[in-house]
Amino acid sequence: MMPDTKAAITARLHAARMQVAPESAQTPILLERPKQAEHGDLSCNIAMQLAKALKANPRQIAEQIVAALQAQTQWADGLISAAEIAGAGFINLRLSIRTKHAVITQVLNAPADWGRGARTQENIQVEYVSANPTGPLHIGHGRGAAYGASLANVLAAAGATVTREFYINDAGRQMDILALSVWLRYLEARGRTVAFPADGYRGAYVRDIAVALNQAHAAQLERDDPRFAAALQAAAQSEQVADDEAVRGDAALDALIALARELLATDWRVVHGFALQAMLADQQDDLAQFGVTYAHWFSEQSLHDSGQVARAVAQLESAGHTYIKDGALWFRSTTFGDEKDRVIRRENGLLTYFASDIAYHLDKFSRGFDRVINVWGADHHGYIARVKGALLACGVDAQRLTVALVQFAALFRGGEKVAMGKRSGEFVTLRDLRREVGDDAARFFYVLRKSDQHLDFDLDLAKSQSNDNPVYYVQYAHARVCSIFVQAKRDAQSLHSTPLSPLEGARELALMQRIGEFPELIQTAARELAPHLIAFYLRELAADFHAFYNAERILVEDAALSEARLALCAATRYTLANGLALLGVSAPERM
RNA sequence: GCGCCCGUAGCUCAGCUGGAUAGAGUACCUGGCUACGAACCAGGGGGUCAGGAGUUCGAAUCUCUUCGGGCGCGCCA
Repeated sequence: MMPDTKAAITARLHAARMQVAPESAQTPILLERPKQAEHGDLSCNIAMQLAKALKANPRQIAEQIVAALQAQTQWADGLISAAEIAGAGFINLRLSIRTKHAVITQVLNAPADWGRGARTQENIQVEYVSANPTGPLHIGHGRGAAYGASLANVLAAAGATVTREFYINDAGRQMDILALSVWLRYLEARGRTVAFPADGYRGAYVRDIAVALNQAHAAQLERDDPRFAAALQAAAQSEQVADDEAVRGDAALDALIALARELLATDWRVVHGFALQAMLADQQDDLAQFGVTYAHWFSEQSLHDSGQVARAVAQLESAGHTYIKDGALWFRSTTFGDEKDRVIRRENGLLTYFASDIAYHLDKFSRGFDRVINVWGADHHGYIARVKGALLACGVDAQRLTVALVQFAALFRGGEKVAMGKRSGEFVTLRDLRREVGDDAARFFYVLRKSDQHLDFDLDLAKSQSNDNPVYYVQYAHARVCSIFVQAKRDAQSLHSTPLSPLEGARELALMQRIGEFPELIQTAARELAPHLIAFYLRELAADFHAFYNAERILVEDAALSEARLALCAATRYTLANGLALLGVSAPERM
């Protein structure tokens, strides 16, 4: 249903209701599409909503509303062809065929804009993926990338101004661990024997970076120091531990990092920067090939360099929301609904990741966004309260921040769950997945389920039966339409003034109705932050087209009928293409 | 233990601010190409919406509770 059509009908129902029950003006008029086709094109439950307040039989109320509706002067304009009362008191409306045809004309008059909402004043930032630059992106990041990019597209199509951003965690301890790991592999590449720390990054990509580092700097980064071997032994022997013993394992690694920084002096920045740039380039390349792009790549380190982190901490301190305990500086986040207070400056004087995240979010809102959406992995849900608390403490309305949690993607191979761990290097990368199932299939597959639903990614199925992926079903519909126009030697854009009256078959009407739902669907998907609705819609649209295609021949002798059907095909094509574009999936003309 | 998310067909999942007979894909069964692309279509079987209670004209949807699963609960990020 085109939004303006629906709005017009809603207004008429409202007017009719005001005649019957003027005191019920507050009860909203809701129109929905019935599941059963015999229930008409639109259904309204207002009579049942009013039954209790009016102390009357809902069917009687419905009869009065319908009578008032039919008495309206606009009734004669033919927008609605019938109004019936059914069931417990539903008012079922049938649209005139001319109303249904109007949607085709609307699509063909402005194909590129079809589905897009009117521009709103809303300025939204969407931040997604923001993976640590300490390893290649894995399939969990892929889900965040597909979801975030599609969501940003949907929000923009709904009318908002959208800015896409990636936050680079280039300042923390994890990055130091990567730099250390690269340096150790570099030493190995230069023929030294090193005991590798238990918690270092062990992936093969670390060796690749180290080899490149060796080629670029040769012996420049080698160091000799008796303390180094001892520290290395200590870190290597501190086994990977969990929970309460984690701190002890951390200490050995931190000592090793500190020593490496001391020995390398200014060359530490060389190693660190080299590793960072290598990983960043890898991630950027990976995402770009996946069709996931950004307006900004925002560096965490830049917040430290500019003094914003220090200022954010000072702001919290001066507002009286901090205290010192055990030598650390704590933010009293419990005041703002968090379950416990949080450290923002450690006993050793270093600021926590949370401290820079406060500065980052303050920076976001200082840039004038009305709304900020963070796409996070579901394991970060416990982090939301403290960030919102910090915003509140700094006088920012935390309602303007929405965190969209994306559940994990669990990987299955041979019917068994694949263990994933960055440190061990045992994980399937996004790059591997893309190569094996293709970018289109991966993008579509990722958004084919609700974001808060766990995703069981069956690798064998995705690889061996990729032809069964629903993306091909939708793309095939698009290719089929294109093929018709090649056959007809016609241009889809030449049909915008074609008379549509010959279109009256059930399949044709169903397809038109589906096409007409597209604009409202985009609004819903934007409101619910649910790009999966687009994917499901496209499958249904493709199904309606395939059904129509199999039932009716398009290129027939009757020129008027043929032209009208071509116009319907053209509208289908543009809707498919625009929908696929929202998901970052290509719309091939041939397959 | 506390908090968040989830539980719908054999499997993977939809179900919009509560609506009429709970849907799709897949798998299984039966049909359809001398017709614009069969990567398609038409039809069939398959359900205690995890269990229970409540709210109301009406509950898969909202509330409470039990059971089951995932994640989080560090001066890591």
